[in-house]
Amino acid sequence: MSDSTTARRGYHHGDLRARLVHEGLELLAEAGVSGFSVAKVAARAHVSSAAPYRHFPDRESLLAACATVVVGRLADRMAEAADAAGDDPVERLAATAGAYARYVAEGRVGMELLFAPGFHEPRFRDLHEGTRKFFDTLLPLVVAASGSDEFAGAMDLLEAHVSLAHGYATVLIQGSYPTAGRRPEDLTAPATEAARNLITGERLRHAAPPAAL
Amino acid sequence: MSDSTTARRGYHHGDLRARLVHEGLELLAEAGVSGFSVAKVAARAHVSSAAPYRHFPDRESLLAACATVVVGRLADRMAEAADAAGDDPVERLAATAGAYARYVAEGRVGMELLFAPGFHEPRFRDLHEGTRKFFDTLLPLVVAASGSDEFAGAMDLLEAHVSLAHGYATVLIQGSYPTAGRRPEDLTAPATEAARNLITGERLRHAAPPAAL
DNA sequence: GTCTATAACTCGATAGAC
DNA sequence: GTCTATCGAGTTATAGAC
Repeated sequence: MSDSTTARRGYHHGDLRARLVHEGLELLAEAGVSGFSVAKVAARAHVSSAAPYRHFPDRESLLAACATVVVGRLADRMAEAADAAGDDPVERLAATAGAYARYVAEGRVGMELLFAPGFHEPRFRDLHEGTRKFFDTLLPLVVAASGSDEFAGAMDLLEAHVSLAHGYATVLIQGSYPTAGRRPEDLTAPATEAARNLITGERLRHAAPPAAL
Repeated sequence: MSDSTTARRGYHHGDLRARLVHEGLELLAEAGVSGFSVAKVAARAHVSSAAPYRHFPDRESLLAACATVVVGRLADRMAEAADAAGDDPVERLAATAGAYARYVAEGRVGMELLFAPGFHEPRFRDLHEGTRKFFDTLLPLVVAASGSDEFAGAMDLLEAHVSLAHGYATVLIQGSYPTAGRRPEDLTAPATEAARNLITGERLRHAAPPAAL
């Protein structure tokens, strides 16, 4: 209920739940999913290791709450990037790949968290709705950019597009040889260009044979 | 030294080291890197949890030995796929994406293991050589398929190509919504086609302006 | 609603018997 | 070269005081 930015009561927070999600996101950005633990999040928030269990029944619920924030921001970033890219459907979709790669490289979490096994349970309804929003943002852009009239063709492009964007992010994250040390923002342009090439190639293949060249 | 298939001495193996690597690969295929542990590998091989430490100084060394096998097979599979694809440089490179995606989807390990932090140490020289073989296989195919005359252009295509292939595999592995339940071999064709589209788009962009259309 | 304390477990790694 | 036994650390999660 306290909407003031500064908590009123010393070290205890007015909204520990939100604080835990915030710290959880930062921990994920530093250590990834495998380095995530309830105890570490609690320590970051300067509370005991038992405190989180008053707000989340188990580890998975805290992780799902973090994932819900991630997927929402991801959808927002992609929508913003598409809008900033102008009117060309190819450019609009390509820009989402750049935004996705950058965000995932920054936060170290992407789809592997959104679709982790066990996250489809009904108790994670917020996450489910966030995932839906994610695809609702992406699907119209894919359909507009696809060179195929058939829905299946658009789905193939969606899959390829997401795979490419996620691949760019994970290759960077995992500290591989060639890309080691690159900053997340330096991933935007290459991922966008690769997506542009992918979309262009797909359109070319599905283009009507007598299309103007 | 015993080259007979059936071990001579009851439950104890003639070559526990090889057995541990074998079981390690199977564990990785089932549980991924995060589910990998020395204790589990030992249990799978029906030896005590201390036994592996007679053959590997630590967990990372066992993991690196598994990674070495993975990267070698990966290079072989990609080379085979390229050869089976014929003479067209685009088709040859595209085929490697299909082979990569399928193999990683089957074994649940790819570059995230090959380039994991700490694996560049001199003690993992076998792995380092395997990684080199991996890129030695891929690089000529990329150069041949690239539409760019400059080396930097080929490197960009290499990065995009690997990202796409790895993305396809990881999206499947992580049990995401749309692709859940698909079999690894059903990943070959879509990944190959996506790579073909990516390469085609890249060539189109780098094609000399007065190129014949 | 947060604390201390702890149970029950898995992990990596080592010591010493055989 | 494999065993049993164990240490110390880290984890999820719960019980009960305040």
